[in-house]
Amino acid sequence: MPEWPETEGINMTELPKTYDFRTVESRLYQWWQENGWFKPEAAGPDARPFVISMPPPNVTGALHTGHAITAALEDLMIRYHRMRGFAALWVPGSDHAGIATQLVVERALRQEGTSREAIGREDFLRRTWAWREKYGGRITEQHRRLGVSCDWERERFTMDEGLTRAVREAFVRLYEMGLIYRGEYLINWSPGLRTAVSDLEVEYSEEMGTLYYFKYPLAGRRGEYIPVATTRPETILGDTAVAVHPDDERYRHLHGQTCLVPVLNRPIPVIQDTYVDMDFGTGALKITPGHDPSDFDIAQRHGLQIVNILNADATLNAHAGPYEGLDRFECREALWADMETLGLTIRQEQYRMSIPRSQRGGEIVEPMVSTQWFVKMRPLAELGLEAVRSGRISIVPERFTRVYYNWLENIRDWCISRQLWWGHRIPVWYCADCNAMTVTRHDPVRCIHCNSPRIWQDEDVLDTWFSSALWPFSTLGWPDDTEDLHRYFPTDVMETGYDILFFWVARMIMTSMLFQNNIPFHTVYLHGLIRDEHGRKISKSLGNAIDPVELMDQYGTDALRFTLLTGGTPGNDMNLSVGRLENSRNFTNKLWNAARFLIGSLASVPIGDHASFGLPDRWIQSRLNQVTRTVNRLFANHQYGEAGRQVYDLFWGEYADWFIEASKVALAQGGDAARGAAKTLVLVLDQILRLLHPFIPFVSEEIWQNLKSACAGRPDLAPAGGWPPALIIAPWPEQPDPPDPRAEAEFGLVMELIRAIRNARVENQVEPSRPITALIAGGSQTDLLESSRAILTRLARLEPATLNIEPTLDAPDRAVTLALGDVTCYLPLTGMVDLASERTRLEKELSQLDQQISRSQELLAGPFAQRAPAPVIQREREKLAELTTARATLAERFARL
RNA sequence: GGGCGGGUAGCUCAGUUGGUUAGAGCGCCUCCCUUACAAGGAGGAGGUCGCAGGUUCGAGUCCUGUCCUGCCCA
Repeated sequence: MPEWPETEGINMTELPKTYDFRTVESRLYQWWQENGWFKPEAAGPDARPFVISMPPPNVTGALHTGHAITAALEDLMIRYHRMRGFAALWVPGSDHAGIATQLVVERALRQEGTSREAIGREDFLRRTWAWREKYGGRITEQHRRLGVSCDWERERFTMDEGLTRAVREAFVRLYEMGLIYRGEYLINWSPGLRTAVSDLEVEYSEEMGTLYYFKYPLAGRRGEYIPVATTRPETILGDTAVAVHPDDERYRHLHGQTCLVPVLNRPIPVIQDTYVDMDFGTGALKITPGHDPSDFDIAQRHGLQIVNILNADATLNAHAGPYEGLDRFECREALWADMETLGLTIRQEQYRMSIPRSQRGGEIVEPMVSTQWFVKMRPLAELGLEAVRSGRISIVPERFTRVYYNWLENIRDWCISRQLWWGHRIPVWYCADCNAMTVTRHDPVRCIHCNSPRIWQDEDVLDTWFSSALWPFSTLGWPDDTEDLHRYFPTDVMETGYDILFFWVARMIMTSMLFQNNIPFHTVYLHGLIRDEHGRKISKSLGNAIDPVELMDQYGTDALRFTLLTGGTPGNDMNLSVGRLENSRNFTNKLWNAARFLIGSLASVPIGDHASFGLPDRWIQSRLNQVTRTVNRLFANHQYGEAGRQVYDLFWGEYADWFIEASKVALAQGGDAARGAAKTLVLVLDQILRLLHPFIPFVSEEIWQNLKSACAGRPDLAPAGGWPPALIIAPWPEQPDPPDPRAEAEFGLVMELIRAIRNARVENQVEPSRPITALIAGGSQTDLLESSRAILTRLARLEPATLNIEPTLDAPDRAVTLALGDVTCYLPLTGMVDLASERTRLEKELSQLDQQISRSQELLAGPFAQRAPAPVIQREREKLAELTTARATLAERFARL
């Protein structure tokens, strides 16, 4: 049996007063891992698998709160299933992050005064791999601190040999199926990065711009022109037509005419197309197919020429004539100035428009015609839709299902080629002799069409998401037919942020349906974004970054996890507040101290075969059972936050506040009663720790191990089935006994009475340490209260000698009166009760009771009594009876004062 | 333009089959270093659950409309 690694120098019986996560976390993490508990094999060969593929973080990245919530949720699911006996497999890994990584290495090169172009592709790749070896592990190290119980021996990287083969296989198959094609289309071009990016990588922002009105001169008609408006005058240089609406009376006479591109004087036709909005601008539209998506479509319809006026860095190319070499924005000004001179300008107006900006860096992206590789998405989208529509995959929260459908139903082809060096190079070779393409799984030396050796490989690499789209099966060994693939695929849950539903989740589903003919996972669980305390999006420019590593340093991993896991609701953004972190830290400390109390108390309870259980024991056991049932129901519905809050309340509000305090009575009593209390203390804490382990793995394991050690050699205190080696693999509380309503009602009354007495003490300013006399007319509850005498005495600080509990008794003259149903408690606070203030208090109490009574009476007199379900009516009647009894008691009392 | 969230205590948030006096943490007030815990304990103040209708015996919860706010898609 693996021995739990206790910190040196700390004696178990003298646990420190506060929980110190610093001495615990890395020690336990290492211990768990060394024992192989992160591996699915720990569950044995017959165990049902439960599998999650971890969303691979970028190798260049640093841990942020998004990783933290992802890790916390997935680890929770994994630990929960592991405890339930599943072969829990969580596959970790990282993503090569094409652009991000390339930029990092390029920056380094720049600092050395060189560049990737200068050192060449091969050297550049060598450098990048070296960088990855050296720094790529940083994020996984940070990840470990979160307590992620993933199988590190199955860790993968998107550019591993195996995953690279997966990418190659996927590309070739798609190509062979006709789902990948190369062509010249309009794509989004990032001038800063000098590569194409996909539609998803462009964000549109509403900004103030200028709408420029100008004259499109008509060829051969001096002075005649068509007024046109544009937001990007420089694109005039790439115009290949002017379009008007066929129904537009203003321009009907111009059909078939020719215009001249300003400055360039290139002739272009006037065409008609119903796409033109007659009410926008001047009603005439300049057509720039090389740099506008809808113009590109129009050009296709009309067979127009397509001109690209930009270089890769967004300077103007030779098509721009005199403007060649200028930057796009310089050109805009220069051209406009020249047009002004030529008398071609009309006016400018401020205009609110949508600017396409790069998701990375925010530079303005240029729509540009370019030869790229694309994936034909329609057939894949059908597969993706079917997987969810059929119910084989469900998305949690459910509302994201519609978002998913909507995207797939309107999908456009995916531009997958990137003009980068770092990534999976496109497996296509071109032949210098026959011009044909060779697309193969293995690098060819000759053209497969003409056998020519004069071939060269496509320069571009694939979009990083192309490889992550294969993640759930490529990490398990595909395209090889591996044992892991058989045993662990399909996986179970894909847990990630809703912001990458399209980028990643949808694409994984499509590729899996295509290549595996199977779903990649049956459940998609989407979490929200973490924001700062006041709901602002976390951004570098705002300076409100939250570093999870810092938070873990300060409050401990468990505190961070508990806060993230219980601080919000599924699918909704969460504002992370320091107050909650502190509270979570305090919670771990509270657990720690409860354990300290237990461990300290057990020693004085002699070992024995017999134990007797009192009302508090039955009560807390019932509460535990009740909460366990609720937690299981909530887990089944992915309501993890609410589940955590329930256990928090059970532990703090019931176990610590009431049960521990009540158990002190039984412990002091000794004998069977003490043994019963000790047993309940241990068993309930054991169960609570099990329920909490997926949320706060470190502190729960540490406490549990301490508890276990304290119970060593005490079979009388062991849980059913004995103590497992570790909490991480301890059985989950699946089937709790039914709750005990009677115990809950009875102890409920005791608690209510104690609260009332405490309240009266404070109101009458009794010193906290001073015991007082109480006279209790217990009515039907007399036996119950009599048997709880010691607890009442202790928790309400009553004087044991003078505590009198009788079915009925005469009210003393000067005393505070408390009425709870047919239980009346008198507190003759000698010399302390001010009659006048007691009258006032009773008056207030009576009027409140009157209000409640009349409301209840009205309710029961009305249609409620006919229509409401019987148990609800019954409850209302009982309540009214209690209120009435209490009122009578207090009224009588008031009359006699 | 279409769609989806959120609007509950001063602040951050819970409240999932509608059940009748709406909860927590932080903050605030009073008291307490009582032998697990001051990162704690006891007690308290504080909310017409955005607004207006409707359904219902009963609405924070369901329906309709509306305002504010955030996000996604086009």
